[in-house]
Amino acid sequence: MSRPSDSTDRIREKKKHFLAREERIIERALYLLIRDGIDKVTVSAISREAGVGKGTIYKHFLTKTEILMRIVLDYERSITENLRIGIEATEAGDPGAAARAYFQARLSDPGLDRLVQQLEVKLQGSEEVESKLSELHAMRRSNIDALNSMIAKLINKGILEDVPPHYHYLACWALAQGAVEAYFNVSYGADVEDKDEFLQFVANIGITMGNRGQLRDNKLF
Amino acid sequence: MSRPSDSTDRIREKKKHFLAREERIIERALYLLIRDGIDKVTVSAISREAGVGKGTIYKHFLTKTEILMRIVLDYERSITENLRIGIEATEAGDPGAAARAYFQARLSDPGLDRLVQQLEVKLQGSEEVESKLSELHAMRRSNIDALNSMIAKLINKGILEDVPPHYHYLACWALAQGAVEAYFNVSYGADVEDKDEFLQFVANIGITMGNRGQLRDNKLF
Amino acid sequence: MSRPSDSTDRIREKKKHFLAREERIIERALYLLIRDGIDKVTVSAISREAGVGKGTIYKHFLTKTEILMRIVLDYERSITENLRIGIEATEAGDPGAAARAYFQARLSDPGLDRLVQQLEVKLQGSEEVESKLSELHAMRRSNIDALNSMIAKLINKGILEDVPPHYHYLACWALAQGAVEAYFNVSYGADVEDKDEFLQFVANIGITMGNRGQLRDNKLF
Amino acid sequence: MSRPSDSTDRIREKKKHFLAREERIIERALYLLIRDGIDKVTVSAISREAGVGKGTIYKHFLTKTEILMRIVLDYERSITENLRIGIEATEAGDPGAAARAYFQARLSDPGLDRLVQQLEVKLQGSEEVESKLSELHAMRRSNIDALNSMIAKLINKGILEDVPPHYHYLACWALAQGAVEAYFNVSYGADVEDKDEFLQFVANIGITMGNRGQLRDNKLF
DNA sequence: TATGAATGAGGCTTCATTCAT
DNA sequence: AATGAATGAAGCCTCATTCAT
Repeated sequence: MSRPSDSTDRIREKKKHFLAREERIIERALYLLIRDGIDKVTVSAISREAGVGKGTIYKHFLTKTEILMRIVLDYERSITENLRIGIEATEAGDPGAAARAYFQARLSDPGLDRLVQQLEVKLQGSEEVESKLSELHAMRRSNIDALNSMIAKLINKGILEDVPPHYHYLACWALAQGAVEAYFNVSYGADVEDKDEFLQFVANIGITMGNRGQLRDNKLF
Repeated sequence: MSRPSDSTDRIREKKKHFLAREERIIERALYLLIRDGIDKVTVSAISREAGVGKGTIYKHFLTKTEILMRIVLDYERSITENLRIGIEATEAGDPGAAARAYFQARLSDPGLDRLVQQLEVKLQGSEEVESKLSELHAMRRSNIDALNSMIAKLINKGILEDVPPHYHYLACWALAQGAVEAYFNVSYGADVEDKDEFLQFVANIGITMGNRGQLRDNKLF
Repeated sequence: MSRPSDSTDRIREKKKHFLAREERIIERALYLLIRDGIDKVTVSAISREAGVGKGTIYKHFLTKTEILMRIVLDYERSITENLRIGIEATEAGDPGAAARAYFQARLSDPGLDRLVQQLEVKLQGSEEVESKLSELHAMRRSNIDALNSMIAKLINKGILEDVPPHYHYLACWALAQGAVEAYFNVSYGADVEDKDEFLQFVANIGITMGNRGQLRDNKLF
Repeated sequence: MSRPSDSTDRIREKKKHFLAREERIIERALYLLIRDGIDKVTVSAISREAGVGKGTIYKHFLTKTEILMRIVLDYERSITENLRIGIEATEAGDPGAAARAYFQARLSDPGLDRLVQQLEVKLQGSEEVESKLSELHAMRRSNIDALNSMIAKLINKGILEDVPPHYHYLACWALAQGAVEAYFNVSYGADVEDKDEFLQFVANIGITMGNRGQLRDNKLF
């Protein structure tokens, strides 16, 4: 007979395998979504690409929407984590750190960022992932609180313009959002040869906009 | 016997009625698209909302995609016209006019602007409206040419920073794009009470970003 | 005031014009049906090709099916007339005349003949033209009676094989039917360079099959 | 642990079941097509008749047209196989064997034969089954080659009339084609009581037409 | 009287989801 | 536990026919 730890190990092993497969599904879904566009990717295609059966997908996710939601959440978590570190650095005395971290995080993989933008639009109001959407919004509210507090201090120090604090981070968000789309826009993006240089330019604007002039020429990447 | 102009009048009358109906279809489609989201709007729903039969829709548009394309083109034309006037004013000596006109045009109906953003993503690469897409891109290239020329002059005059000219208009485009999304984003937009004031803030950033400091405090609206 | 004959003339004139237009509709429909195939021809297309409004078509024909039925009937009448003359000639002493006349009539415009074959299949069992179908069948029964009587005599004279009389004309019908299809069949027709010579060959078989050898080498065309 | 052959067996089992279902769909489609006519049969009706969901149909066939094409190809293969055997018998010294086999094959199920005739007309030029149509034509070209060679020998031996070889098989094809239609023609077929006897009569004509008199009275069925 | 814009039933097809093996 | 065949709701589009002008 086997020691009790044997079956425990077995279970742990299985769980690991299960999670690894879930990651793989997400990762292949991501690949297809970025490559083919949201509307073109079917559950069948994902299962084929991930090398698992279609039924298996539904062992991991209740609906297709959940897969998409998961991608959005994963991404938001990553952004949040980067932002958190940036905010800490700002609190520790480097005023531009938060903005820098934020743009860095969002512009380093523009394709993914854009996909998530689109997914979020699609998922808005989807009742079947209501709770996940709440989670997303909660995460953001938490970011917002930290940002508001941080920005208030910077305004107090006279570093940032004295407008409602959320104007500052919303403007950053908007600029990042738009930069990513510009990056991929067929009409406008065509003649941008060094796209990454453009993103750098935008990031610089983002980092310095709203402040009173002292913070120019931060290198982002 | 009837005057020759009689039948001509009749035909003209009919044409007018036909075009009016086409406008109505577009207008009701627009309403639904903004209200329910692109994916939720069916041709049936549009016909119901417009108070016409499903078949009638297809007398006016070859496919559903053409309806969407039409919305995008109409909007782009309107933006282009506003921009053109702004560029003329800039050439006539008011440096911020073009940017102001552009932001004014795009931010005055953020719901529509956002819809068109989404539609453009959806239509990208759609073969059935290839020619219409070309038309769109041609319109933009023409805008781009005018902008490049205008911006080059402003750089020469030392008003704008000396970076590749397209950086300037791309940054504007990106900021407008992002501002509109921020406006509607459930997480971030929630606590913006005076949303229009926020758009004004963003527009000001847009108008002044990239220039060397002289042009602050342009009122947009 | 006008003489009474005036309005009568007017009416007669109108009737003539009406009938002429009806002929035109049929003729253009025929053109399209042969050119594009039965399934591809819409009422719209016919009205366009005939240069009349769609509504006008429905002044002449109750349904689209009636147009098709009319084509079938017109054609059958023409065949019947030719056959009648042929039968008379046979009765007058030229044994092969009827068969010759029949093949001549059917093979002289194979495209039309084939179209009518297909139309008849399509119309079979169509309730909306039941009475017209009855008319068609009555016409044929009349032909059949004449043929049976004629063939019986030829059998009596020892010219035709002594099988049930209808075997003879059915075989002719079948051969004509099949020859027309062979004429157009993509696979088999391809390497028939002189198609009309082939039809002549078939006609000769038709004229002589079932008889006891005396009637070879009738020229058909 | 299971033997390796276990899963292999399972897969084989499934494949068999899948193919059996495909056969069933074809068979029920055939039933409806013959019963109701090509134009009246919808994919919905087929799925209902076959006792499967509409979606299942599309697991087996890419489009409705492919179902029809499949029926045509299956039939053509069967005819070809019969003809091949007949040709071999002819080469082995029985001159009428090929014609006999051909008529036998085509006239033994006239309803099916007629359906396939009609289907072929409908499918002609259909781009979505272009490759399948090529296959069909290739099959026929191969038959034609064999027939030409066979007929040339029979002409050399003085058994068949010395006309271009394809006249012989085209005439056979035409006669079979027409006989089948005669069989079903409402007007002409009505008073044929023993239809099969009629087919026998036609077959005899087919087998002997074009030859020089030696081969009468071949029993077909 | 002639017209053609309007209609909507009905056809084909897709794909998220289920469930028997 | 994993699979993928089966399902059918729902979407897009066509075209014969009607009817107001």
